Amino acid sequence: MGNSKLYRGSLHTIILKLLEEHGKMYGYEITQKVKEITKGELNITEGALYPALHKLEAEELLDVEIAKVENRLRKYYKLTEKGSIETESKLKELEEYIRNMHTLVNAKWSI
Amino acid sequence: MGNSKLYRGSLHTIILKLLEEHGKMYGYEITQKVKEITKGELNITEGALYPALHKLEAEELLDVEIAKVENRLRKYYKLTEKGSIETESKLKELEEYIRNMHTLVNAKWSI
DNA sequence: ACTTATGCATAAGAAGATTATGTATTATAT
DNA sequence: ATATAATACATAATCTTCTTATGCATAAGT
Repeated sequence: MGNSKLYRGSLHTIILKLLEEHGKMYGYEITQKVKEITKGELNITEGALYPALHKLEAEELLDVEIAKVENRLRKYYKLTEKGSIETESKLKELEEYIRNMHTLVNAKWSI
Repeated sequence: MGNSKLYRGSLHTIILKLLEEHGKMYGYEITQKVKEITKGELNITEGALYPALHKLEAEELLDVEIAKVENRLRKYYKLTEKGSIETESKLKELEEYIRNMHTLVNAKWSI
């Protein structure tokens, strides 16, 4: 992923949340959406993304549906019910992480 | 470190910032301080901490000073000038990471 | 024609953690 | 008195997650 090591560990959270918001997405679309939202600051590499999607699918957090669009293969992913629950859990974890880090570094800024 | 995988990648930032604030600290003290600040939510393991301190020292971001207190060994670490600069850089990275994640997950909460 | 964009995938290696283990002294609880 | 917890360091084996490199294939732009 990105440049900063801080992103390590947050890819699953990002994927789950994007799928929660957009219903269904395919891998390449996720990379583009992330690039767009972060204005190019975070680029998810394929070597990180695809294994992550496969893992989430294996954990039954995602369902996959194959489609052929303009003679090109797409694998659309969407949250399972289990995946929706996990998403909420991951978001709470993220919030706690951010609050803790904010306190730890005694940050002056807020979001 | 802690329970959440999100902390992966943030240990160096935590160490550097704590040293910036407290002048000098020894390893065990860092683990206790982090536990205290996060009310037990983040526990830095020794297997993560000591290699991290050694690495930061090898990168000349930290200076070390050995002391014997009550017949027990302590290794006090403090920031070098290079370490102070790196600390500011790491804090900016953290801020950017948090802003990006906040946007990505379309979070309703703020800090 | 060549490069970029779209779209998937995997394998080798690095990095940063966990878990387990080791040493040693001091304080506390039973 | 004696076992356990706390203090204080360290490292080795293993795991996870990422980067980097590579591979295949089609479509679009230059």
